[in-house]
Amino acid sequence: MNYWLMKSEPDSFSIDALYNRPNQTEHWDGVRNYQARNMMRDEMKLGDLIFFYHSNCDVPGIVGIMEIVKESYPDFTAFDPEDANFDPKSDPEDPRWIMVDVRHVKTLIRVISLKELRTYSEIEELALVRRGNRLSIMPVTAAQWDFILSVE
DNA sequence: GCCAACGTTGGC
DNA sequence: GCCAACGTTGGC
Repeated sequence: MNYWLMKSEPDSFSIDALYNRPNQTEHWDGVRNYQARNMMRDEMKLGDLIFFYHSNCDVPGIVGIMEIVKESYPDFTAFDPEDANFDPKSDPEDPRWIMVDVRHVKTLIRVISLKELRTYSEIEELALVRRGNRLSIMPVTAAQWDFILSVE
């Protein structure tokens, strides 16, 4: 099983919004970065666990856990001219972008902020805390996963 | 609101 | 294939 971290701006989609969806499940649309797409498409498997990270907000940080409940399939929002993430170059016959479905597993009892995460040498290799990193989806090792949960 | 870092685009 | 220009991300 693999572990991941995925970012979302809470103003557009938050951990609470996920919790309130039917079956606490939602498709993770709008990924428009090839590196992130490739990880989602090639490596994310049913049952993988993911940290939900709130970005671009008052207290950026890890706020919860979710799991993959459906593997890679076409991101239909790319075909919709009305959608903010519309991509005219994504052909429905040969979709450029894909998504997965995630289900809420847990909301952490507190936010583990980016500021706090930066203080732990145990996770200094985590892409999130590395300089200039902007990837919206990144792998987390089992050791990093366990450590982060141990400080909740 | 600023701006550093980074990814993408497109001319050549 | 190079790289300057541009757009986006996201912390602060």
